[in-house]
Amino acid sequence: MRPSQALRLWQQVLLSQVRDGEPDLTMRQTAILLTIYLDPPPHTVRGLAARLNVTKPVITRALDTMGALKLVSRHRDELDKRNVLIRRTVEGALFVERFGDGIVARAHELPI
Amino acid sequence: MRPSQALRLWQQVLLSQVRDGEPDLTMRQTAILLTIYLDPPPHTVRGLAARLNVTKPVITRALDTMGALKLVSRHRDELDKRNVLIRRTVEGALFVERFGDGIVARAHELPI
DNA sequence: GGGGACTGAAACGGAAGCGAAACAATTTGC
DNA sequence: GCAAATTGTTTCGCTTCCGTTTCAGTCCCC
Repeated sequence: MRPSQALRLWQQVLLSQVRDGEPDLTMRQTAILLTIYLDPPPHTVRGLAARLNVTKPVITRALDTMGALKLVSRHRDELDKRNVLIRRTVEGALFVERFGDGIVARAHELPI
Repeated sequence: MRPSQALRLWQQVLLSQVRDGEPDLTMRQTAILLTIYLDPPPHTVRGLAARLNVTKPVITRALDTMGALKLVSRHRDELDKRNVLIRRTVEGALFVERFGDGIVARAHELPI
């Protein structure tokens, strides 16, 4: 893949997301969402903050927003009640799946 | 490309952007930026709003933000003084170039 | 040359984000 | 048992964004 093709693909994917009125997540939020859905659980606030090199309130706020969108859910860890475990949701899985399919579709539409 | 690979690529690119402390643009802002740098000029507020299916103030505000970051610049159209022409900047071109190179690099790091 | 159309920006109230610091709740270690 | 450490959340003051509406400047055309 050449940089020009990569950029064009990125543009087309973003354009389709924006035009379809999908939630306007920030890069950080999208990075958190994909990490939750692609990396093996369990996921904690601390772990995500370390993985993204951001502060914990950034994660908390992103979870607030994405929780309201029902893209993720929070549950207190019963073994260590200080921890919060972040879990996937049906809606979030569908969103991520649609996103992945969208990338592949845009890739196929690209000029050679 | 399979959806799972596409998602993993997307995640890795976003993670590297976030970790490196690059500006945390929204999807909309990134879509606008890439459209300015990939689609042929001239670019106007109205044209971008139509291309992204958003309202004009959204474009105006995004240009405010990205102008402050020196990623784009605005110039009054001398032929039709109602128009504002959005132009690329050296800093913006470097940012987009770095972004494209980053995508390619992450793509090469992906497992098969 | 004057009324209507068009373009981009500004105003408004509300929502959400930021970093830094302070805060409960819980666990750990002595 | 109790101070210290750890986890996630909340608060603070500030900035940015949203959609809607309104506004100022410019062009067009009769």
